[in-house]
Amino acid sequence: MNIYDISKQAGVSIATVSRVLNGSHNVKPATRKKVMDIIDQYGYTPNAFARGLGLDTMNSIGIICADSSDLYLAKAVYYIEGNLRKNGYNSVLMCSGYEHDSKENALSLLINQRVDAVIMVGSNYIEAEDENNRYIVNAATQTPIFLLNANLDCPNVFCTMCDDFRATQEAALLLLDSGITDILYLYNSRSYSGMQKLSGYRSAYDMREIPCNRELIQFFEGSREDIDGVRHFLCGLREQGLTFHAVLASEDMLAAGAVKYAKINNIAIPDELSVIGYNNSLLTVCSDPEISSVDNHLETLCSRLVKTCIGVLNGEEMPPKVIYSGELVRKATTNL
Amino acid sequence: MNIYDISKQAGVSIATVSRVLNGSHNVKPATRKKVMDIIDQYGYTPNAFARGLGLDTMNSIGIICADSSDLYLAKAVYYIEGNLRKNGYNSVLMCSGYEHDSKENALSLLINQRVDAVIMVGSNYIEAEDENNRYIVNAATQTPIFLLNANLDCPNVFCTMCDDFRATQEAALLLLDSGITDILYLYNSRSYSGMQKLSGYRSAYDMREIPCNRELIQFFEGSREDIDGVRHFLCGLREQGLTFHAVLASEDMLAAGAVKYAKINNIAIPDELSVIGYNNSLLTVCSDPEISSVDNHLETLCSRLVKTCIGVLNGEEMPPKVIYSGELVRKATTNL
DNA sequence: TGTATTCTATGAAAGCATTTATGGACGAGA
DNA sequence: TCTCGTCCATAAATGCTTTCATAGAATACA
Repeated sequence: MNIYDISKQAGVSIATVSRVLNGSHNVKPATRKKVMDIIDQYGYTPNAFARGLGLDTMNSIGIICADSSDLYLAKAVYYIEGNLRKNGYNSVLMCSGYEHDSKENALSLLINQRVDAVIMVGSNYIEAEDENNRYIVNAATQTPIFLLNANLDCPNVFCTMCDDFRATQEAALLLLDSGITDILYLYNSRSYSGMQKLSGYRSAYDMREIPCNRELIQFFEGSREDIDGVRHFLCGLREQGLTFHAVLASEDMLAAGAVKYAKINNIAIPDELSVIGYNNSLLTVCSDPEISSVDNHLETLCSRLVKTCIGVLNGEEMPPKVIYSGELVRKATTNL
Repeated sequence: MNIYDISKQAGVSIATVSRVLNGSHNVKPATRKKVMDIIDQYGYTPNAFARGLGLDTMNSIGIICADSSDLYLAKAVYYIEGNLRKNGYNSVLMCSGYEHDSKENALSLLINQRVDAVIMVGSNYIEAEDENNRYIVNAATQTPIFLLNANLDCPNVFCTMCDDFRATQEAALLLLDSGITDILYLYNSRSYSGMQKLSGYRSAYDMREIPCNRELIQFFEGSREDIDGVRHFLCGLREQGLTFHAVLASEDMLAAGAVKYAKINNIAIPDELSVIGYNNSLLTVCSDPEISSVDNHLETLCSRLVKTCIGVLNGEEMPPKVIYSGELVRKATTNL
């Protein structure tokens, strides 16, 4: 059953059927009804591929997510997909992993699929000049690209992010001002926002003119699910003689590890050790005590990102960067 | 740049270009090289929509996920997407919520998009006769449908699931045999697997010929992220005088709530209260003590589901039901 | 060696199901 | 009668796959 069959049944041309289908105004109500009746009767729906060919779009948008099983990124995908669908777009998801190669691969697959835009989530872009980001700069010449929590200065690339620098800085300042000067900074990603957070931490020390021990900045290599690994890691640091009275983590999962570390070593939280996580996820509530964590308003970020995306696709002028602020949600692992 | 341009440049017909592109054997090596060179030179890629129109497929598969921000379902989506992509298929994701209406809606959107198949995750189908499932039975006449952890007896619908009945039964038997006869069964979903788990719990009591107090079966209405809500809920039950020395939960998040409940009431785990969760997710490790939980091998389930899907699409005969078994992973909330 | 037969490589053309540009018919108002 | 606007049909364009037909090469056989 195609548009010809319908046109024949209705005694009109296929152009008229198309006009009815697409809500054109230049069609007499009586004709419209006649055609609609036939369409309903036969349960006809236009062929999406033919439509795509004619219009050069199938209203679908690619989402490249480094790891959609990650709590934070999964939520991002969830919000983005919902907003896109509300605007009539389909989401083609690819979970790429964190490596540049596989992202490049996913990107070219999506562009060959002729998606209208690509949204990237869980990125690690720092500068356009970075050779690693070349592929995205190139891709953007064909298809607009939207980054969540990343920053890339490049035409046709739009970034929506949280000011992780400031949020982390504020958290660190609160700790410093409460008298804790040995804050362990624990991170597990060298993504753009990862580096922003680290800078925020450092700048807090600078602002208060307190020297910051380099040993207090620690990168955790393990898996993003290995809470016990984090605990071991911290135990190791302690055995090496490193002392710290707070842990500021770039992710809740690291903070959860810190809480377990404290328990196993009988360190009182928050009196002997303060812990601050990031993302304010379910893990902060699951832990005991519940973890203070920076909330960066993911839902707002995603909804704004999609708004930008839709705007661009509609030919509107859109700001290349949108920055929101995050804030510390105080729970039981801090005395702030 | 289309196939005509390429054929002109290479001095062959478009049929030959198409044959080269699709790896047909009937083309002379020299011709193939000539064409490939031109293709490389101009960086030509075939138009996916036209290809879709010709082949009546764009190699994409719809995934309807009730809630991709749920820890378990997000992982399912992750595994499924990865396996699909390995087989050359794209994934079109829709997060539908748990209501039948919105699932029906998502399904019809995907079918209009002309996906080759639909995979549904986080379902709640019990019987084909159930009026609520009518839409899926109908949809299956057009497009094969694959369900994860659900059961629907219907042509063109294929189910891959864990034997949640047996896994829960075994967990309950272990508790009963260790002398705990007042096991609180806590669940938050009336999905197929939710009901299977409940039956498993009941059957364990039957097998040991121990009467099962109806009050011990409790449904938690709240959000899937509201661990504190679960804690309150359990506190309420306790205040009403209900006693129980174990909690068997249909999801880790409920078990995490149980752990928090025990702590706040100074109930020793596992000596005074055993807790068993389901899914063996990150939450079991984040909690303190770590929660014993049933692992239902999600990765295996997903990879098998995709294998079935690909088989069906290749016209192979595939079993309509595949059932795996789950098993209890013992951690610190049980003495088993 | 010549004829018949098969195989290989290729081109021409017919789909596939839409949208859209162009223009014609018709009626109304000036 | 001329002009304009409304409604609709015709035909072209979109870019690919695939079937069918065929020229020429290779093989078989007498």
